[in-house]
Formats: sequence, structure tokens, C-alpha cells
Amino acid sequence: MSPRGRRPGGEDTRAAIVEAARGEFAARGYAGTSLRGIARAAEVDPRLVHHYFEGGKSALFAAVMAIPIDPATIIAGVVLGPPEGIGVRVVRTFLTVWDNPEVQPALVGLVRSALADEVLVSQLRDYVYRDLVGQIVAAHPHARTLSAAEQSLRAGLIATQMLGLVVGRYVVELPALAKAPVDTLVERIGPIIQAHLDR
Amino acid sequence: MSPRGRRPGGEDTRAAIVEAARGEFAARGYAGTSLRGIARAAEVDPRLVHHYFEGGKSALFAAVMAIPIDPATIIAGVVLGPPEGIGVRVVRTFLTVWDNPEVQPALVGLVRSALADEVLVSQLRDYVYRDLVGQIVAAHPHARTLSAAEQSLRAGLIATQMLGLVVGRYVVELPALAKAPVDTLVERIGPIIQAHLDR
DNA sequence: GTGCTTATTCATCACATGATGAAATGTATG
DNA sequence: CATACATTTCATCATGTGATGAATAAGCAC
Repeated sequence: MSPRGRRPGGEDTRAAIVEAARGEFAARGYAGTSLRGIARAAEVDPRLVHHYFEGGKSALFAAVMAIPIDPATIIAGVVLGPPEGIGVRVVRTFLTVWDNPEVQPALVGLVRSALADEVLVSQLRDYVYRDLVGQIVAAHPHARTLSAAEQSLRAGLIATQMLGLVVGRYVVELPALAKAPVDTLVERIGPIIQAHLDR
Repeated sequence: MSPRGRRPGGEDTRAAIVEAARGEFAARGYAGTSLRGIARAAEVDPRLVHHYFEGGKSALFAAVMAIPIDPATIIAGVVLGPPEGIGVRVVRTFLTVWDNPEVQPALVGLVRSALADEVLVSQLRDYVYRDLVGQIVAAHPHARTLSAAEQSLRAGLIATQMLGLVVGRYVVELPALAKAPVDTLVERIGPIIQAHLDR
């Protein structure tokens, strides 16, 4: 009962499409990107985009921007260890993930597109708050004892700092931020996060 | 030699177009917004958009998003006064401008669109760095004595914080941030900016 | 080779977009 | 009223878009 016929060998063209799509989405956002533009960038017939990604543009976006990162794992690594070091661990972990050239284009594209679209932005909001920053605040021995409103505020302030870091370093690419070594940023920003949690 | 003919009285329809355009650009970004969509939202014939804004979409965007804010004036107000209060003044001034319902939609639309577009983002970069944060750093008695590289880094870190504030409070609209009163944010974030300048 | 399956190409559809032209309508001046 | 100009409407163009169908080429099992 082995499968007949030609094998789905076209792994290279599919990869070309994915790569081109990542680039386009990252540079132009979701609305500004066209399937034909992607095909052009990948030097491929536009029909192939539909062939490999049934469901069209949205499916392609979802497939290409599927981040191979489990937030729970990230959080787990950050939360482990002494509470007085959470700040620097957050920043370091964050930067390590984002500096990984494997996932950076996808993340940048995701943020660029999410910030420009009403429905995507609500998903981003939930993600940032519930899956990331909220977890961090809830894991800190002092911060977790605060009122719910105060915890939300702390989470918001931390989110502010991390969003700004992402936007400044990876989206807007402010020179000084984009060039700065990870250690420098950890050293400068880590304590800020820590202060939001401690005091 | 008084002008003959009908007066350009249609001030209301023009206003409707402007308002609709602001809303659309703010919600969908530049690429995601169509002239016909704007006309539809304004309940107006699409041709009128071209009639009132010659030059099409880009001209309309430029006209509608022209921010009635002079950065120099803003900076001047912030820089005046004791250096140890710059941090809180920056944050307060910033929030006051952005909370103004007159300009908020335009600013949000501008940021949303800028973050999704390659060429707009470079303008945003120059603006943030040269016209805003750079000026602040250069005006601080301690920070201005630092090396150029260090000044850039400080500016970048401050930009991080302010960008994050904007994105978090006005674009993503994280609940705790969006609801927080100005005083609270000034109190929490002001010292962070100050620390970037002082130490 | 024969048959089956996939990859690739070509052609095309219906639709939305930005843009422009021309006519019709309204409103002021003289 | 007649003229002049702005507003508004209607019609249309070329182009780009996402999407689909059909045909051809290529690889693998039998």
C-alpha cells in the first residue's frame, strides 16, 4: 500500500516561497504584501503559492508566521532562579530569542502586521498580557501579593518596556539600539524590569 | 475683482472625508486603507476624495496626518526648568499631547502606518532620534558630557521607553496602560527616563 | 512501459483599486 | 436673468489583486 506517484520533492521551492513571504510580510506588513509580490521575490509562478498553501494569503501568513517558540518554555526558564534576578533574565531571554536569525524575520513581520491591523492587534494584546507579562508578574513573590489592579499596572509597565525594546531595536531599528550588544541592554534594562516588580 | 461663482462652501463634506480618513488610516494603516473605503465611511462619492485632495492617496495621507504639533515647541517646554525634573516633564508633556483627542487619531494612524512601511519607518527613525530624544539628551547637563556613542545609547534607551509607552497605551491599548491616569504613569516612568540621563 | 501522483506552467475570472474625464447641479456674483 | 465657479454625480480606464481551472512536464511504483 505504498503511495504511488511522484513524491512531493519540491521542498526547495516551498522553502523559497516561505523565505520570500517572510521577507515581504516583515517589510510591508500584511496588507502591503501581495501573493504575486511574494512569487516575484521567490522567482516562482504565482500559482505555486496557492499550490503549497491552500487557503490563500491568510493561510500563508499563518503558516509562515507560525513562531516555533513555546511561550510556556520561555517563561519557565525566566521564572526559575532567584526572584531578584528576574529582571535581567527576562531581558536576556527576550533578546536571545529575538536575535536568533532563524525566527527574527517572522517575529518582526508578525509585529509589523499585528500593529497595523485591528483584529491582529487584539490577539497581540492577549498574548503579551496573558501569556507573557502576566505570568512574570504572577511568579514574583512580592508582586503577586499586590492588588489585581496594581498587578495589571506593573504588567503594563513591563510590557511597555519590552514592546519599546522590540519596536526600537527590531522594527524601527534605531541605530544605537540595533547595534548595542545584548549584555549592554541586559545591564541597562534588566534593573528597570526588576524595579517594576520589587518595589 | 471679487471672485465670481459658487463659494467653496462644502466645508462639511471635506471635514467628513478627513474624519473618515483619519479613522481608516488609524485602524488599518496606510496600505490597508482604500480611498473607496474612506468615501464609503464618509458616505460620499469616491470622486470627491480626489476633488478635495489632489494627488490621491499619498496626498490625502499627508494632509490628514499632518500633525499640528511643532516638535521644537514641545522640546523647548521640556528642556526648560531644573535638569533633575526632565524625566517627569518628558513623560507628562508626551502624555498630554497624545491624550489630546484632537490629535490622537492622527498620531495613532501615523505610528500604525509608519511601523508597517519601510520608507515611513526611516522617517520615523530620523524624527524620533534627531528631533525628539536626541534633543533631550543634548540638553541635559550631565548626559551631554558623555561620549557620542554613550549619548546615542542613552537616547536609544529613552526612545525605547517612550515608543513602548505609545505602542502599549495607544496602539495595542493594553487595558492597564490605556486606563491609567497620567499622573500614575508620570510617577512610574518619569524616574526611569531621569535615570537614563543622570547616571 | 503503464499508471498514478505531484510540480509547474498558462490562461482566465470576478473584483477592487487608484485615477481621470465629462456632464450635471447648485450657488454665488453681476 | 446670465455668467462663473465649485460641488457633486456618473461613467470609464488600466492595473493589480486573490482565486480557480485546465493542461503539460516530471518523478515514482508497479
